[in-house]
Amino acid sequence: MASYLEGLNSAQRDAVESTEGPVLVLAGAGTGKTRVLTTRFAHILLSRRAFPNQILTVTFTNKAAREMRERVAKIMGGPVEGLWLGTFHALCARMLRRWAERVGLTSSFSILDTDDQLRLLKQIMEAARIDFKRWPPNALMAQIQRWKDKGFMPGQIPVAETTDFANGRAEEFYAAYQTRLRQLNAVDFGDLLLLMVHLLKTDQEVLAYYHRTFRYILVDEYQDTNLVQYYWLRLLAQGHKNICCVGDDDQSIYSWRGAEIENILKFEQDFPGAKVVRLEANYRSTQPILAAASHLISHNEGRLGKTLHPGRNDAQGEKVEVISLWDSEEEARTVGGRIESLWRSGHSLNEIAILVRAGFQTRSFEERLLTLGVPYRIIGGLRFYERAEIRDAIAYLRVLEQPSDDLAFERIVNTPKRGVGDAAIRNLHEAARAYNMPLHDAAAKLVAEGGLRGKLATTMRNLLEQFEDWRNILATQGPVVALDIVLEESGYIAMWKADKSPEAPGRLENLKELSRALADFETLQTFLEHVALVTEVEAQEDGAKVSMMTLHGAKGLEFDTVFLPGWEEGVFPNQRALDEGGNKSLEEERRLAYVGITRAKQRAIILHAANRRIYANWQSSIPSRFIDELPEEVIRHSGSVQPQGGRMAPAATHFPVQARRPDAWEVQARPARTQKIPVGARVFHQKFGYGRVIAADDDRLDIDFETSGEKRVLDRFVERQDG
DNA sequence: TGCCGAGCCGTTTTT
DNA sequence: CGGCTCGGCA
Repeated sequence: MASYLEGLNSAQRDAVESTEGPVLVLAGAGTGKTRVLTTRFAHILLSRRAFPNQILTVTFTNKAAREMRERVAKIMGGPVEGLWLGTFHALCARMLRRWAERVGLTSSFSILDTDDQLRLLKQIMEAARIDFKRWPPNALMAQIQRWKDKGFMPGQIPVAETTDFANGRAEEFYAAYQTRLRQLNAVDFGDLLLLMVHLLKTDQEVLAYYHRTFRYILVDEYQDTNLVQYYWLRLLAQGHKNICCVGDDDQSIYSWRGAEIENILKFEQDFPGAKVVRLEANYRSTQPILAAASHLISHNEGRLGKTLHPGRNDAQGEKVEVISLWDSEEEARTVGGRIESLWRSGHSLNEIAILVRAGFQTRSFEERLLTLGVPYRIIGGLRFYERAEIRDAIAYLRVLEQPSDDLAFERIVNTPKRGVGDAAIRNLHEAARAYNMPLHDAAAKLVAEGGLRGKLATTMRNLLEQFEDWRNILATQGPVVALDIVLEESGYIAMWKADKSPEAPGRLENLKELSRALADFETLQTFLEHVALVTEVEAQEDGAKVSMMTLHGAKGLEFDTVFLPGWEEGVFPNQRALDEGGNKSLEEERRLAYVGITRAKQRAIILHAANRRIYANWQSSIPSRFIDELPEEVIRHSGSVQPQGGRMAPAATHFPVQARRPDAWEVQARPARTQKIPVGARVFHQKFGYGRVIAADDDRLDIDFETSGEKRVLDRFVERQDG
């Protein structure tokens, strides 16, 4: 047996060696998914089935792509050249540059970030005199993205997928947005996939080219694919059908951004004759942790069904703890105390994580760890290339590289402040439209022809001259020097130096970091491509720290000890998710819980508090139904309060029944209701649960309850949940 | 044009 | 409570 196959269990080996035809590898948490994927890749190469450039390997994140690349290099004994290994978006960008003119672009098209996208859409909606209050642009942006996720181009949207946004004008704006993108020689993220699918569908030459190119396709995290990604894969795999998708339906947690869990559930229908391999031996966690996770996730319907079992024989271990506490402050103190004692007894802080449902929950832990002097890091939040100062700096570079980049030009023309205000920019836009040229050129023309008045003319002339100078520097001395000079001479550095807000020094530091990052690239163009497709710079780690992040952010990671606070109805499962998506969302929340528990290698500690401060006021809450769904025999309970209400009660009663005992439960009494409950309000009723008011008649309300349908009730029995 | 204050709203996130 | 947007005013 080849050496790289040694140490694989029989299911893993099967997944590696089944190279021909469609294969679905259902890989439960911690079952060696990445190892299988990389070994399979190596196996195809080493058994001479294909050359490196004939294997297409797709991941979701750049991080995953990087890891794969490193692990493949390790098995192969050195870096492998000519790989088609990357994210869906990076691979599509690479393909699209080759065929750009077939979709109305040139190969140097730019990829817009979300800021640019929104700005563009706003301009279109503004021109149509849409009231942004009533019809928020970002809602339409989201809608357009959903359409793109599903593979719809303007004019192809089925009736069932239309929206009444702006009285049915959404599709018209979508079309205008696309037209404008093409004018700018730009695409957004969704276009990378959408346009490639369009090309593969309509252009036989392109399709045949890639059928010849790729003999094997490997896909990671298949449960996270959306429809357009699925179409792309299906088109590419159509010829040889050697497609291997690895994923876990129980870890599908991104439906809200277009992922279709159906893709993985339907794999066997989509790819007839598919072989399914299940990886169920978990090498990560102790037996109680696996038992807890398995039992919890078994409450979901419509699973492909896997059962994790310990793959190690030393998998005995501590029970999963459930700690019931009085309030969120006690929760923070408890977690802080536990971490402190783990730390004292020699545990590495790198092996400890606090995983929360939503970002705001990290704050109380931050404060606590700060006072205890325990180092921590927050993972997630604003990314490097999303910071305003980084985007500004990059916009300067974009204008140098491509003067026709209107969005970049607009971004920095008045940053730092030069006195080019809204009115001036509007005029520029008009001139650009009239002359049919980019803003930059229109500005030059206006300056040359004396079309600008007094101060503005001088400002604009100076700026355009500076652009020319900087372009010369870029050409002669390279991007790093150019960036430094641009930031200095434009006054951008001075702007932040003059800023006395506490963030300003950090921003200047970030700009230096950007300069360092830029130095790693040969040309400005490759750097800009990188920036568009990669959101994060590799953070250099200094010292051991507790990790804090959302459950979403924790997928794929593992820690010895995992704290899971805030397991309360409304927080987790999240109320908004429940309101919007009903049972489907509940199942996704449950998968999130499953992801959370399975991050733990040795210890999982679940916490809930009876009272929690959310924004300004205190709210009482009952334990999450997910706590009820853990198997009693692997759980150890403790805490300062008895778990209230929901524990062991049937699911239908999972509502804050204790909410009407304010003296016992509310640290701060809420003001008595003084006004009537209006139509449209979200309400809670002791017996019928949550619902929305559809009509009001004096003290009677008609309410559409989520679980029990329409009912007429007296208003004093309901409690308003919003407003 | 630019600053400041009132008002509003409040998951999850990659590319 | 806190961050962000928008509108009014200097």
